[in-house]
Amino acid sequence: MYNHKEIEQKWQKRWEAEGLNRALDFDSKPKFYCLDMFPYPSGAGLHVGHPEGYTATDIVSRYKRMNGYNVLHPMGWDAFGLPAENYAIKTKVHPDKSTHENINRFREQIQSLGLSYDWKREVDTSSPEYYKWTQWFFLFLYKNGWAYRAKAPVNWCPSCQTVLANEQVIDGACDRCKTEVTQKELKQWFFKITDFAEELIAGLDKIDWPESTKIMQKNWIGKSEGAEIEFLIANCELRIKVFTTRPDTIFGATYMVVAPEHEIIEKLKDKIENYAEIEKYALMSERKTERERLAQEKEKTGLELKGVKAINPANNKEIPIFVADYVLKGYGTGAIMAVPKHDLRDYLFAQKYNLPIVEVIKPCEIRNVSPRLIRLGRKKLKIKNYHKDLAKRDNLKFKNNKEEESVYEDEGVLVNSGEFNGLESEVAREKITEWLATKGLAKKKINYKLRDWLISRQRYWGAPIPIIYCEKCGEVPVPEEDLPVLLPRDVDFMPHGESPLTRSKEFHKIKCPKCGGKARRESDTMDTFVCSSWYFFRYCDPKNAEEFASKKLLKYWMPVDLYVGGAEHTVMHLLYSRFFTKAMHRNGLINFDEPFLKLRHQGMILAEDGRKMSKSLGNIINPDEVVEKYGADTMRMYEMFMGPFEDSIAWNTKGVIGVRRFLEKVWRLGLSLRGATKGSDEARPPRLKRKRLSGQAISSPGKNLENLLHKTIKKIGEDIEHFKFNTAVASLMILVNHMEKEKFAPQHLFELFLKILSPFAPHLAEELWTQLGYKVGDADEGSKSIFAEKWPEYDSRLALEEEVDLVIQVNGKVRAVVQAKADISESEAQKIAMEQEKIKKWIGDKKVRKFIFVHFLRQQSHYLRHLQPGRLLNIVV
RNA sequence: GCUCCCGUGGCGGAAUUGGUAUACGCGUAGCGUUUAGAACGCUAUCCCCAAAAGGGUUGCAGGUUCAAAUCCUGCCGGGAGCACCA
Repeated sequence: MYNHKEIEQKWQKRWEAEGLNRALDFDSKPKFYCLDMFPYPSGAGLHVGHPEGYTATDIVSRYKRMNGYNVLHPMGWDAFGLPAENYAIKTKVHPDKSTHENINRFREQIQSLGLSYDWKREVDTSSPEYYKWTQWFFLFLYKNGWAYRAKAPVNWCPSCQTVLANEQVIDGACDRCKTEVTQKELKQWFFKITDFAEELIAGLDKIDWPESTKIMQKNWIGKSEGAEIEFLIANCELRIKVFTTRPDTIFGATYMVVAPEHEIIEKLKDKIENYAEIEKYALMSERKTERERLAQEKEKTGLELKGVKAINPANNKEIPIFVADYVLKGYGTGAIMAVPKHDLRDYLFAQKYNLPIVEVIKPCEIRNVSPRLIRLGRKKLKIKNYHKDLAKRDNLKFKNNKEEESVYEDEGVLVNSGEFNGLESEVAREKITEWLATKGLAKKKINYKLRDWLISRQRYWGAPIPIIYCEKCGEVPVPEEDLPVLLPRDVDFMPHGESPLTRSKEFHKIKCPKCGGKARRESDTMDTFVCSSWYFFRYCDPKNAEEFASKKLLKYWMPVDLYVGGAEHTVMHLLYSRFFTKAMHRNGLINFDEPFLKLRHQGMILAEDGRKMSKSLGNIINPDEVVEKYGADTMRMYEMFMGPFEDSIAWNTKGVIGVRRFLEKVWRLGLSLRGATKGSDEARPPRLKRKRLSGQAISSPGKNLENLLHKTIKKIGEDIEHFKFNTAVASLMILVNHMEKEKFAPQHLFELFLKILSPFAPHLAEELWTQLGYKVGDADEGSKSIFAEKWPEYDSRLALEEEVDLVIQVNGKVRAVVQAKADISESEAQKIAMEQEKIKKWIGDKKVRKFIFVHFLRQQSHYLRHLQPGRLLNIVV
């Protein structure tokens, strides 16, 4: 038994005292910036999920240091946020106090895991030294026209009493408290992220991120290409603009729909005969919550604007105009042309209100071609099987089975479209847009779903927005030299629909910095995501009082080489951080435009019952208890061993014990070596038994171990680079099992083993390293840590086996496995194969048609082959 | 509805540039060690058919190939994100 508590605490203190983990500014070694998503220091303390990502980056950091990199590996606190404030409302403890208590607890817990952070670079977003620069970033965006105040319908959480960003509304409810979100018209601050939509899409191509994350960001930005087309209103000067991705269907537009909030309604007030009714409808839909709207998705409601007609610019026919809440104010122009034959929603609406349905697209007919070509064609032209599609839809949604009355949403060939008949959709889109453009009624247009980022929050525990409203000058930015705008301490932070800051007189009532006149401060604070959109810059130069970070240090350290964190931040934090970086780059502040070159997500760790850990279920695993009972090295290694890094996996205490057993084994082996390094030849180990084969004896055990060690060195390096920590741990276990079986390991081999173990179980590796006397120099002048050692290089010749399994198949079925020299040639292999009794039996008197010979050695990365390289010969008869 | 991901022993998983399916760990059983237990060590362990030789097996059904967990098509099941986006 090894005393993990004693060993781990000893080394944690030593490493910190010796400054082993410091990142050195401007060091000549190549830099490596290895970053974790910094945690929100919640009152619940560290979750077992946190150390998974932290251990992974720690392994990479230690590995990179041993490979000669100058590593920046920092940690800090995303300290502003609602929970601290809500806690304060309940208990009257000031958020500043509770937050700092939480930070201290988090720091202690994180340090108990032996993670190699450079604690001299710690940041805390709630400290004035930090949020001074958050405010500076606000002013930076403001001065470039990328921060503006506007009245807009916004998401309002009645429970948190604050507005929310689009990204913080999940299923129509508040991301934090799950209360149903309502819509409110308010004047709020926005960041102009939409200005960067195109760059935010394009940049994804050049970064090493999980494909699914990239796709999600792309979907969120939601680019669609189409045209903006103007519809004239009959007997009137006014026009209605619509956005469509399908200008090719315009001849089938038999009516129009505008959103209930559309300004045209107000403008046409005098002409609309049923205005009162329309107004009532608009009011009703405004009151609906998101959820009510969603519930009614299938049931379309609407009203005709009586007394006015629009003119379809393609065929000059008069068509009715409706108001309906299935058209959204916020997307496109807030108005659509409805083509019921080729859009399901329009179709459902048209059926309900008996509107004409005109077919203008016919599916392409494909005859006399193989099914495979149709498949290919479908992919290319997006043509689905028309009839099958109809059958499906009809069964599900329509009573009416008549084909010509259902919907066809795909592309095809134009009909009923005047001079454009016969053209394919793709071509017709261009031609029709051009044609309408010559009449001044259309232009090409790209639309995005992405909205500008609403950052105002009517809450206390955040960075104040540095703006002053003067009675004379209006909106005045706080001069940079007056930053930070300090968060006043003595306020009542109970929410009341306005920021608690309005209750602080000294904060609120001030003089205008421009004219000295009467003025008041903006009383809202910023969304905490603003604070976390730039923290990775601060780590480069965390103490700088003149700048958020010096240009030189940014140039040295940025961009982040590896970023690890949960997948829940896919849209919000990662998109916002990219936006900040792109804004700074466009302004010339920095020389790169993507902040995170490589990104990996950790999976969720579930409770032992397979459910999410939660207080109410009482199934939470406390990391402190695991560290106390089994040790930090066990905890670290277990979390790496659980399964693939990005997968969600249930905790299993038995599995933890398994890892602990492994470390005990290493400890015993290490100690047994301490006194037994001399004359180890006498302790001749028993021969290794081949598990699966009865093949001949393999070369001497010592040699065998050396082979395996070099293969393992190679594999550990590759696995760390590829984030395959679970198989890395497995191969360490295999190696140790072999060492134990042979009952000895030459000291020089054990030394190499300790080095490749050290990133995973740093305390144990360091302790054995010193105990076995590898340390250089006096204890007084500081022992030489294993982490100052160079990562071992593997000998590629030793990593190869001399003898391998030759697998012999007959017609693809394994019939024999024999030992053979690794460099066996095809003809030799054939000869050996044909001599095998088993093979002879299987071939019988059938004629051999051909041999297929496969060299596994060409494909070394394959795990199984890596440990048991071989050859395969397939005999086809 | 749209977009994407995933289905391998009793369990977590390994193997996915097509080439010995089930590495490693857990669990289980037997044996050894021990006063006892714990711990440790050894052996066995995918399932089914078969006396054996063999045959079968990676959600299901097909296809391509000398060879498929891996590639293709369809279906079934599970998960994630977006969601009336024109």
